[in-house]
Amino acid sequence: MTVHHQLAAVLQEAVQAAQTAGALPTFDLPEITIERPRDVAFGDYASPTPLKLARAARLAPLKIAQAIVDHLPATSYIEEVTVAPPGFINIRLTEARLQQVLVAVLSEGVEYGRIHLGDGKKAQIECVSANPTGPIHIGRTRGGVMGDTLARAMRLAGYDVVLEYYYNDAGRQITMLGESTKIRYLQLLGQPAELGPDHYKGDYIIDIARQLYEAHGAALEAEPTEYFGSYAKDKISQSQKETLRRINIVFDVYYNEQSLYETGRVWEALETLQEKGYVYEQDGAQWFRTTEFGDEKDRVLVKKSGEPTYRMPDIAYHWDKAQRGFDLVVDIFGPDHHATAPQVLMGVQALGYPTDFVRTVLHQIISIIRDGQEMKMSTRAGTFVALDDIVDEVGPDPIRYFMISRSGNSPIDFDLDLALEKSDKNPVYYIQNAHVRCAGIFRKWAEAGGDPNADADADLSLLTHENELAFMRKAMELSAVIEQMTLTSEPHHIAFYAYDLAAAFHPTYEKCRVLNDDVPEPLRRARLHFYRAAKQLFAHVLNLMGMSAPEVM
RNA sequence: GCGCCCGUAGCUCAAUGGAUAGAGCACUUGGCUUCGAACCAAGGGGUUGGGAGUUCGAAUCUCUCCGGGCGUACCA
Repeated sequence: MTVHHQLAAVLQEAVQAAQTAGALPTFDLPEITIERPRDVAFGDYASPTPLKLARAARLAPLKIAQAIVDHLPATSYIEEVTVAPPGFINIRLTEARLQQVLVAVLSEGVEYGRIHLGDGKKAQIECVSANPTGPIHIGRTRGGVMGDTLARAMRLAGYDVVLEYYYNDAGRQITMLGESTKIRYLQLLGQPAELGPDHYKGDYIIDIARQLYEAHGAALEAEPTEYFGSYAKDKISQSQKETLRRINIVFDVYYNEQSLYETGRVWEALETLQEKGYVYEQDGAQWFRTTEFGDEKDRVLVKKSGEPTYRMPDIAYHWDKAQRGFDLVVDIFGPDHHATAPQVLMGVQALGYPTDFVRTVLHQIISIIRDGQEMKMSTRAGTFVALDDIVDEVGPDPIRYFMISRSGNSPIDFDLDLALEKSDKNPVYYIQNAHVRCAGIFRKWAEAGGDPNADADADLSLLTHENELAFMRKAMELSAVIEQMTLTSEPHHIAFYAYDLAAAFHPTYEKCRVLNDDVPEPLRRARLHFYRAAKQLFAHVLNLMGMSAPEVM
């Protein structure tokens, strides 16, 4: 149980005790909120609950607060409880309780911060979902990092999470891909073939064509475009997976759109919508009555050519998600899907399913800044920035960090020069350096012939420096951060937490030395334990962000 | 035009409806004979775009106006 919930339970008990004793009138108890006070001078935790109760109790908030405090049950871990205007209850924990967090961090390891919000629940997170027609570009990367980071947090929150990638390996796009590849292949054979306006112009197509040429020479000349499309699709899909793995994203499921056709799900969905009266024909196309769900106009499901629009399989896919029994589905979409996401849910609703199990997380655009200049990106013009190139340039860690360094609602300018900068301007190094500094202590200790287990039975009650205590308070917050990420589906909180944790660490490192001669032996052993826990916690938090925890930099 | 997002310190951004709105960068000043100065300490900086409303309490919720970003296909 987290400290938050522990304290909330204690306060609830106190309110009820006060009511029983007649110190407070009877009323329905709202949820008790526990928060971190603005200023540590107030205490470690605070509750504005008396303010919320004022109306129901028809008493002054300060009187309510005092009544609650008067009826608090005895606990071993609360040092002091005070009442502060306009009606706060401030709680200070004992130093022993704070020090205990170091023990928890070390004994629980990668389990530290676990909560049980999602125990027994299945969740799916869909992100990236780029089609296998070209390399992963940086725009898609943001959703991928958000999704993967969220998956890590939600797993620690107890959810059984499936990280899923949906891709279209059928239809016109693959036809175009096949034609593009074949044209490039024929060009390698010296034949007069030219790309049309709808073909893919990227150099990666030439590379694929060259592979075919080197393996088969001119023998493929008579093969249909399907052959080339299928080959290119597999190659590109494979390289997309490898690219994502470079930034520590590995999907559990690659769900292909083609399977929705093969199983007949797409047409089944269409027929069901038709049966329910949500479809009509006009101008040779099949229209979905989305206006019945508040859309500004109806949308086409099947073009007059007989081909479904992307909307149709999207609806069938989400129909499938509904039937797969997820308690929660998180769809992470970039700005290009802002308009279409609601239409998919209208489809799910029309098919007779609730839509509240789906949470759509939208994020804004990302721009790449190099030499102070924005690199303009356009998928259509083929001028995109490939994730692979950025990984080559700055490595995975800055990418992981900067992609979640802002709320999804905020556009990101990803400054390549800053990402590489090894200075105090770069938060990535600020955080990782905390781990490095811890590692340095133990390296130095070992070099000096120190006992590796010197801190095994250390007396943690010696750790009373204000900076040490501040770090412990921050360390205690991890579970609250995991909870917040899970409840809001906002991954950026961990990035801010990691930074705050480092900001609590560095002053401690400056002031609370370990190996200096003037540090008494018992304190040295306690501090070794402190830094052992700090090192473990930074490794854990960095791992939750999919980043490395270097021993040296 | 319509829809979504945003507007908070000079800049980039935080802030479950709660206390004196916080960080980083930039700027000023100071700090290494021992664990990484890729760090620390101190300082100035704000009518949270304007206005109205709801509330004991609003950066946060509602309305309105102003300003910016993105999207508005029988593309995905």
